[in-house]
Amino acid sequence: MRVEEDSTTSALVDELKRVNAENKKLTEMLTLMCDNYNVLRKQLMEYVNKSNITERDQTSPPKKRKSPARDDAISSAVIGGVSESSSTEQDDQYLCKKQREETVVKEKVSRVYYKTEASDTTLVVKDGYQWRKYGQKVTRDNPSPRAYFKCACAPTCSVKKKVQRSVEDQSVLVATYEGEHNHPMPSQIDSNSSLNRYISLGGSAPPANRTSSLAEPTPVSTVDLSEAKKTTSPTSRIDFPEVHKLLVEQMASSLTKDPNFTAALAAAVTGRLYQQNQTEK
DNA sequence: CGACTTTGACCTGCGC
DNA sequence: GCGCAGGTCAAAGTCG
Repeated sequence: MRVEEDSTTSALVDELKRVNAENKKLTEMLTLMCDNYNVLRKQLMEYVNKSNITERDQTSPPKKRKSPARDDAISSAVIGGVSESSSTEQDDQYLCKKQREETVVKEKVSRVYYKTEASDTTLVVKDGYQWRKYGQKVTRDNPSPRAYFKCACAPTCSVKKKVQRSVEDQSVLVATYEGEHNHPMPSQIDSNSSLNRYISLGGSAPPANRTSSLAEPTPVSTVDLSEAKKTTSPTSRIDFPEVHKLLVEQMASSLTKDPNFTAALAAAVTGRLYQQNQTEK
């Protein structure tokens, strides 16, 4: 009886060890997938930036910090359905010499367009993050007020957002993001659906003239590469291991939520177990 | 009562 | 140096 119990225990221990090894293997595979994913995103970001630089070269440089000519280029991007995202490499030409000398760390700037009801006067954009409004101004080039937001998700996060209605289409909200979030998106923790929804790349964007019947604003021609830069940078992976860990967890959760994946995994595990049992006998 | 929003004042950069 | 315009601050107001 005791011998039987001992053999069962040792078998269980062996099984546990094997499962641990399997788990380790799967984790490694997942890490590899993450790396491949990051490489692909980086390539995409480089491609988008390249196309934006060639686009910018055709426009005359503005004399002021913000010029209408620059906004026109953005507006045409909405109509054309082309995503707009710019790094400070382009923005540097708008900064003064003094600023350029001081600004060693380049800030990331991206623009996101949201389709809303024209009657909706609020400048609130539900993009998954929590924002604290700290100011509102009426600018010269646009009669509608511009709202200024700071990221309220984390006290250390210095990301800022400007939201203003488009001059051409009052139903389109233009959100300008400055900087990078040093924390995960709050809604991403619960579900990755918001990620798919707000970080949509180009073609899948809904038509610009669509009359939204939704309560929430609909993103139009959306690209937010702040996440991409965060995950692609090798230094950021060192600086923010928890972010990388979270990304892995998110991917793992999305995979486990996939019934096909879990079924395939279960089949593989049981297959391996069956194989091992057969070889042991 | 705390968190959030509003809004006038203030700061800063740029052009003239 | 001055004025303009964009951006930020912070006290007061509002809301749950």
